[in-house]
Parts: sequence; C-alpha cells; structure tokens
Amino acid sequence: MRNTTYIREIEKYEGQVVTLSGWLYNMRSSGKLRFILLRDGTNVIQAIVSRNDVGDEIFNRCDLLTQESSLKITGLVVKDVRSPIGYEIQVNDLEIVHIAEEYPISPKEHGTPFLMDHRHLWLRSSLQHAILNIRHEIISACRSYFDNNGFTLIDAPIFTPAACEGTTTLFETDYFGSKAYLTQSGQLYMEAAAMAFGKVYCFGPTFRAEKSKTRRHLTEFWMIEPEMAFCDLNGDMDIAEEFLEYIVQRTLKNREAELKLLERDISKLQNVKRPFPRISYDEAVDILKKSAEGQAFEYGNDFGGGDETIISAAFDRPVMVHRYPADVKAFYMKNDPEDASKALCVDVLAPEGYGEIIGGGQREDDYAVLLDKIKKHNLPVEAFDWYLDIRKYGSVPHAGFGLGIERSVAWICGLQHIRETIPFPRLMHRLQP
RNA sequence: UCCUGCGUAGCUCAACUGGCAGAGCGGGUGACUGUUAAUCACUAGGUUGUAGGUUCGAGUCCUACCGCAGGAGCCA
Repeated sequence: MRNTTYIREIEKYEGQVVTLSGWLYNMRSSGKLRFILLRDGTNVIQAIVSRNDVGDEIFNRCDLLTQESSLKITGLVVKDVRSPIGYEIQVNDLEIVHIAEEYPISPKEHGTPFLMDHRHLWLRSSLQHAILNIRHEIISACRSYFDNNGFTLIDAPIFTPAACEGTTTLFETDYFGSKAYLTQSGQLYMEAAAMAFGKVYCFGPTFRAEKSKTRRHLTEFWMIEPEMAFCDLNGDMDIAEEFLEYIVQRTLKNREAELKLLERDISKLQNVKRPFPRISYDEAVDILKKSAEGQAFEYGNDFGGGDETIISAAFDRPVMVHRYPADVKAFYMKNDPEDASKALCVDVLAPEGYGEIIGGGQREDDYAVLLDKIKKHNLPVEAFDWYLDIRKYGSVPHAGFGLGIERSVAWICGLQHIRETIPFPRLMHRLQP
C-alpha cells in the first residue's frame, strides 16, 4: 500500500479521478452537501460530497467523521476559483480508516501551555507545519552549503568526559560508575578533525543545564559547527557571512508560501546580503553608550540580551561583533596579537532583536599558551591531554564557529518564542511529550 | 537561584466593594444544495490548583505549598 497522489501536486491531476488519503481537518455541512477539509501532510484541500452524487450510504458515512479522523477520498479534481489552492475534489467514494476520538485541539484559540502538552498533535496545525518545514529547509541549506564547499561531515560524540567551557552547567549522567556529561559543543573534536580533513563540520544536539527561563533558551538544541585549518578570524567571518546569506536566501526562494503563512516581513530577510557590517567590541560599546537604554553598560562585560538588541537595531542585516575582552570568553580563544586583552572571536547578532545566532573565532594554537589558559580556568589538565596534542603535532592557525539552529529558525520565521522551532522542545519545565 | 504575574467547564475567558457558578468556542441532537474559524435552534458539561485560616457567608481576603508563564543572570 502506497500513496501516489498528494495534495501538493494536485494541479497535475485536473480532470482526473484520484484517491487522496489523509485526515479530516474540518467539516461543514449544508443540507444535502458536506464540505470536507482533507489534510494529507502536504496541504489541505476541500472535498465536496453531494447526496445526489454518492447516494445515501456514502453520504451518511460523512456524519460519522470527527475532527482528525483518517479517511480516503476518491473523486474528480476540478478547478475552482473559490478554493485557496485553486482546486477541489468532487467525491465519488469515501472510505473511513479510523474514527478519531474527540480531538483536544479545536480550530479556535488555545494557550501555549495547553498546546505544548499536546505537542504531538499540535504538529498537525498549519502554523507549526509551516515552521517545521522552514526548519527542514534551513537544516538542508546548512548541510548543502558545507557539503558543496569542501567540508567533511565529522560527527562529534554526545557523551563527553569534561566541560568544553567551564562556566556552563552540564547535564551529568552515570557512565558505568563514572561521570559523563552531555555535550555542550562539538568544537574541540572538530579542531582535531580539521587537522585530519582540513575543513570539517558537525551537526548535532547540544545540552545546557542552565536554569534559563526565557524565550531564547532550550535545554536541548541543535548546533552546526564548521572548523577550518589554516584559517584566521577574518577568514572565519568571510565563511560565516557567506553561509548565513546562503541559508536565508535559499529559504526565501524555496519557502515563500510558509513565510507568507507566518506573516513574516520578507523585506527584512531580503536585506541579508554580503557584506555584513563588522564592528569591534569597542565600537559596539560606543553604540550602546550613545543609546538611551544602553548607557549603564559597563565596559569589559559581555553583552546581555537587551544590549544585543540595541546593537543589532543599528543595522539592517546581521552584524558581526569581533574582539571581545578575552576575560569574558572561553579558554580556547586566541588572544589578539595587537591587543592581548582581546580575543580573536566573533559573535553574529541577528537583526530585530533575535540575538546571538553565531559564536566563533580563531583558536589558540600555541601549546604553552593554551596549557596556561586551561590552568587559569581551573580545568582538569588531564582531560585536555588529547586537545593539547593538536598543538604538539603540526599546529596551525585554525578557526570555526557554531550556528544555533533554533535561534536561526525563530529569526527567519519571525517567531516570538524559540520553543516552536523544534518538534519536541526541552525546556526547564518541559520534558513531555 | 532571584524578581514579577497567573491557576474558574475539554479550550479561551468573565464574575463590581466578600453575597445564587456565567459566556463564547468545542462536544451531542436537529435544520439547511456552495460552505470558507459557515449559520440557526435545542442540549449536556464545575471538588473555582492543593491544604489550612478569617467571616453569618470566600472564586474573591490571609498563610503555606504545588504547577505554569515572562524576565534577570548565563548562553546558541
């Protein structure tokens, strides 16, 4: 058993009799007519059942149908200007596959906690369907970009023996009697892989046990992390902006219908073209100091969510902020040779207040300096033996970055909250479904 | 962890200063041959988050707890 006809390509079948399989999205009745909205995962189409055409037995079957019941409809595909998709089905036959119990999600308003409790059903709704289709497009574009530019996919492990960045809280698990942690970045492994393959990337889930309750945080999210040997900070920024331009422009091209359904202001995305502005941390602080709300900012700190919004509001496309104070950045960042207090790092801030979507930079490639940094951060040196080895056997300048998939999806879709950008979100207060 | 707010029908919400527990949607029954979140009529549906307290009387006031939402810190 296999479907051959989907609503997405219904225009190919105009004037023909087809069988569609799907679920009842909604039904209206009018005397001896039944209007069935059939959803098949690719789109929704209206099917008209007339008592005079199908006879009493098939017609009465319609009245057994409940919202989200599964069914097969056979009928003639006809053009109709009243239809949102231009076509409808005049039904000859209707087969019920399963009568659904009373469906909890009605076509009217619901609150997010209720919908999240029913996330496994909420996925069937049109807006969620659009968001996850765009997520699929973005992930597909990310992979295409790296695959087409000479990068090799190298999967990083999920279980790790120690923190990549000492500051963040990790999820701890029992690993045959010893401790293991869920990864918060594949980067260290990508550095090793870059020395073997030149240009590599990994794409996988990432875990943060921070008790963050904001619209920008998940405890489990997906990150794509490229790493390049023989690459400095400028080369890193070149790749980051070309990469971002590619995924945004490809999504615009292939997912116009979904973006329209989400009422996304497309013009904001059309601006996402190279070159992106590149400003230093010091210049970003100047922007803050000139703004009304940012004057309280203390030089030397990392930017908070509100600070990032002010900085990004000064530009009409993503802005790359480089050379933060080394003290607020991770131990593996290389210091700027022209100003040792700064790190050769870059954060890409999305427009419209969506915050940091990319973080990256040039890595420390000197053995002695890196060892010193590990010690200064109070990290266990033994756990980083293998990582230090990379600096012992043909060390080279190298750089990379990580892009947060969900924050990117939220930005491109124009969503208020990150939780709808992933099929089954994991939040501080949500592990179900 | 801290700050703020919210818990009333399946869902979304009302209920004045403490005075009979309400509506819309959804469900059920019926009407309707072009409906677009269809419409119309009828109908069922409640331990007001939990436990105490104040009061003649608590959805409403007080205390504690539980759950949830937003924000801060931290980060992608």
